[in-house]
Amino acid sequence: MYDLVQPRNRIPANTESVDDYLKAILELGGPEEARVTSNALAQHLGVRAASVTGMLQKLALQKPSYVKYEKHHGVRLAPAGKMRALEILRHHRLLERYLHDFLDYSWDEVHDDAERLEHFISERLEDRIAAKLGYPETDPHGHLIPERNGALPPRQEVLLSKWACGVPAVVSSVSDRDSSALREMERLGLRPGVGIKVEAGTRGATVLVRIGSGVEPVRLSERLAAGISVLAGPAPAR
Amino acid sequence: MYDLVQPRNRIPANTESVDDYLKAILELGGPEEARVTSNALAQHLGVRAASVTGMLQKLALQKPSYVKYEKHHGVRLAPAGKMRALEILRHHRLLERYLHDFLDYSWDEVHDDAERLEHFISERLEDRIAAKLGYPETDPHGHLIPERNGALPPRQEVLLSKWACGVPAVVSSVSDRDSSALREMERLGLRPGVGIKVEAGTRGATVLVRIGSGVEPVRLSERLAAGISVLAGPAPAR
DNA sequence: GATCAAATTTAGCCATGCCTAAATATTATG
DNA sequence: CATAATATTTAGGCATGGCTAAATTTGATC
Ligand SMILES: [Mn+2]
Ligand SMILES: [Mn+2]
Ligand SMILES: [Mn+2]
Ligand SMILES: [Mn+2]
Repeated sequence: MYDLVQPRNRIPANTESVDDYLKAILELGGPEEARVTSNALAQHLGVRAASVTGMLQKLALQKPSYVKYEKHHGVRLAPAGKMRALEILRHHRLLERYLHDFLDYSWDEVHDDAERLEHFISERLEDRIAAKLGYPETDPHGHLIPERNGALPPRQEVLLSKWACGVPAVVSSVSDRDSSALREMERLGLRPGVGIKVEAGTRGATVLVRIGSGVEPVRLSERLAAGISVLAGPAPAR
Repeated sequence: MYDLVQPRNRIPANTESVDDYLKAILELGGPEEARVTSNALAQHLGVRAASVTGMLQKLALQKPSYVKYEKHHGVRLAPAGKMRALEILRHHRLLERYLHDFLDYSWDEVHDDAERLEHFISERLEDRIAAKLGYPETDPHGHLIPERNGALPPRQEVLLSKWACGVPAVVSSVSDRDSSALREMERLGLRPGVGIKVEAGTRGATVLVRIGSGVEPVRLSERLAAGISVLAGPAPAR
């Protein structure tokens, strides 16, 4: 009985679960790559904390370790894990842009399909998609697409809720996780690149903003505002 | 503790494995939907026969039974299983056509990527792809694409090795599983739609054929010939 | 119809990843 | 600093889908 080929276990490649954990650690750790707690991961992944612990222990073992894990103190990505997470993130954002630009998906439809397919596209498909798109820099929500080598230029984005009144800003990106929020933003003309100014008039966590060349300021619900990030920018055109 | 959402088990949908078994039964059963043996499945799927038995027993139980399974006598698809198998086959062939026509894949490159993605595309993506392609009838290898409702027109294809000498035929489809064979066929101008005539001169299982308007007959290896199916057709143009 | 080889199934394991319940560690508070 | 609340880990299971080795069944042959 010779060394049987096992098409299924063919390469000790990553499972969908492993990829999802790595990507979640990348996202939750933020640009500072802070430690991420088991609870945060559990919530983000829709899984119980006990399951997270189990997975983190496995990821920490691996031949080239994927994460640095200290019991009771959260995880960070190790270099190999960060590489892989960025690769998946690149898949996700390229797919979103492709579905949007070439297959008539609206920006609130792209996320779910990209979320699944990101785990299964080959290097070849990744490259062909990137080529067709002309090597784009951002996805339909304004998120930067990591380069093939994992490079991801940092950006000084700030949540809209943290932006000062009266200072002109430009929408840099919006969260892609809530499609009804995306449809609402679409309706309001709130998309990446649009100028925006926060007006005085905070009520709770809602924000009063003037969008683009809009005459009337609009009050954004907390949910909506929470999904918007901005950069310093010119005042809305008059 | 309320009814927790489990994003992973979200729908008791099919696993990749289940889909692969159903598709394999469809393919191995042929147009007559003959019973398929455990061994044949094991070989086709790259899995041990014991594993096949286990899976068949599970598929036979299922709420809407996927297969009719008689111990020691092979399986056939039950209606629900046939539906699902055709759905996956549709995905596969649409993907092959799309990768070929829109993403610059050569016909020997499409199979592997389609084989993986077929399990993960949404109804929405399936529809958008079909629309972009203009609702095509065949994939790049000449295989018919099942319709959305599972309809798959029968076709009187015959293996080239079974075709009579001298009777003009047209290549209807070629196997997509062996990419080096596909490159060879490409080189010879052997593609669906091309006229072909078998010449006298059988040697072993090789076949001597005149392709299209070719002057010199070509001898096809057994491996190559085994992947070609033909229909009755006009003589090659002179 | 007995016998034997090949095909198939059963039995018993293993790895993944998830879950609940029960420890245990950390952190915040008085 | 002791204690309580919170976070995290451990322990013990379950389902899926593989595998090997050991039955068992089938079907062909004499
Ligand atoms: Mn995912
Ligand atoms: Mn996005
Ligand atoms: Mn497959
Ligand atoms: Mn094909």
